[in-house]
Amino acid sequence: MKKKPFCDEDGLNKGAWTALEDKLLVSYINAKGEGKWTSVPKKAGLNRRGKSCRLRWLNYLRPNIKRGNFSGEEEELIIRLHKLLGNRWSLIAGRLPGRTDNEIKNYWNTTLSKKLQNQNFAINMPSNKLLEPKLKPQENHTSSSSMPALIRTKALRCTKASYPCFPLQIPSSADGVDQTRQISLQNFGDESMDKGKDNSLPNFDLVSFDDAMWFDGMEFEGLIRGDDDDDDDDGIMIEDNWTCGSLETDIWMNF
DNA sequence: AAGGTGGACAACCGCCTAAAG
DNA sequence: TCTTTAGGCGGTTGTCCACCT
Repeated sequence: MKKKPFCDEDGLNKGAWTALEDKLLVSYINAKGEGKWTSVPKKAGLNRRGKSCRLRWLNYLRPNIKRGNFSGEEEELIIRLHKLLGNRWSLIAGRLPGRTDNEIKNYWNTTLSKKLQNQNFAINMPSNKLLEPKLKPQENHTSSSSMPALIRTKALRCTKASYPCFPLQIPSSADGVDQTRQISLQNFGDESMDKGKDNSLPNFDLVSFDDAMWFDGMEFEGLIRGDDDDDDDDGIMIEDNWTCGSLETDIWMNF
């Protein structure tokens, strides 16, 4: 499955890495640390390009890389994140500890995209029961004419969230009765928002509330407020480390 | 058993951006 | 302010392997 090693026109090694090359690179980085990739090959005694060293380290040699099959939860998370972020693999990988963008990209291109092409895939997802809303948000939108995607997250105990300029509606009752609460939007002027001033980023509206919240029977106390510090400009993002693993509450949101 | 085909994935390529000079 | 360089990212390619005919 590996490319055979060979040399390019500059006499540098290309293709599959050998065990010796791996050992040299790991030894060097363990001793000197990451960075300065262009000088790494020379200093580490490798006949490779710096970019190649960087890729090898990031994708395969660095510690805590998780190998092997993707779990059902990981698969579902990738699908959700891809729906939000598109092909922004590095962002997606940032939310799957131990997984690399390259690995996720490959998995998506070879497996998940095909699964999703199957129109019944969603029905057959292991967590399908969770995808079926207990409480559906209101159908009407007051925002853009293009119908935004309905996003569900089961992450709770989040303290920050960011989302595009769409009305955000969150169920306000604990028992799933058909109620939604329109959260007032407000603009924040923090420094991360300043990035939007160059017009290359979509205009973000941000939400905040600080009263105790009930989501689907689970009491939530805290603050949800806007933050776009990681360019997640396609939808709401709930950071992993803001979630409480024991909570399995669903939040439905209309974008 | 041999050849063909497609899946899986490691690695490379080219573009973009930010930092440095 | 302009140019160069390094690093990061997504897209694509090349190769191996398993399965099918």
